[in-house]
Amino acid sequence: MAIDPRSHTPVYVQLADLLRRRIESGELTPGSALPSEARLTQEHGVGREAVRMAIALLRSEGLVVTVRGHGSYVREAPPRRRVELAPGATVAARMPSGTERRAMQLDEGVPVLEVRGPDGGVEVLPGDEVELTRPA
Amino acid sequence: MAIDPRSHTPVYVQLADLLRRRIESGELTPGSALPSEARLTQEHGVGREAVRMAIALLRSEGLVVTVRGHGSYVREAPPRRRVELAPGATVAARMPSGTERRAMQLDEGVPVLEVRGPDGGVEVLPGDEVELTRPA
DNA sequence: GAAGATTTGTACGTATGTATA
DNA sequence: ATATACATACGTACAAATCTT
Repeated sequence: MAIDPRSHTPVYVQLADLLRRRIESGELTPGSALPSEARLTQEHGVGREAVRMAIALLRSEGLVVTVRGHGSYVREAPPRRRVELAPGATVAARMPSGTERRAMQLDEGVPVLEVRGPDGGVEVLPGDEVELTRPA
Repeated sequence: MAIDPRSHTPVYVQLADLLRRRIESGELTPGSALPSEARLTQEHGVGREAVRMAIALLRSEGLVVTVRGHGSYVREAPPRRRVELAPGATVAARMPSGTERRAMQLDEGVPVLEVRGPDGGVEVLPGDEVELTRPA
């Protein structure tokens, strides 16, 4: 399926859909490199901005990470460690601020879990490394 | 504080920092409009792309929503309803796919909570409307 | 270390499309 | 219909990071 510039769906969304399918089908496995911007530009006959917006879209979904000067890669999700939610605690999900993201070394498109303990203390956990549990 | 094009921090990050401060200081309250792209371009002496990247950054943090043809606004976070996490359940946070985002009418920069019940059933909840609790 | 090639990042300009008021 | 505002998409140029030679 080629990209149709006259479609009502934007070129960059079409390209992102193409790449997402290649990721989810397993053709592009976690850790493997996406084609460079130049290749995607040539092979699909679109401008660089469309290519970059497509990759940015996948990054914001947490599917891809990009390393400057190197390339974009299918994101390897770390294993999740189980964390028990204390009795009386509450948890909310939100996106980290830029400083939080850098401090916690979170990839783009990765939320945080904000846990409020019954004592009022707040703990911010990386959303891709943690799975909260309530024991049976 | 004006924007310095020769700084090592990108122009669009500087502009995003300026706007974020105006939001977090309360000068720009939830629901109020940000200046238009044209105004920000003129008033800060930067290109339109820098303005758009700054706003996109704030959107990805869930601080701002943009309505096409209308403008960008400080995001009004909905009140969170408390949802009890069932015994034996686990919960993870992640970003929604594009289709999920549209189906659940989530703003950009809003994650989802994926709850796995002890029976294996999976439930996906809007991350900005829900607060999971474990009763004391 | 130095040099060069590759790749992504930033930034600007321009043009056109589309949604809203 | 007009005006405003954001969205898409092309182009160009240079900066900065990474890797290889």
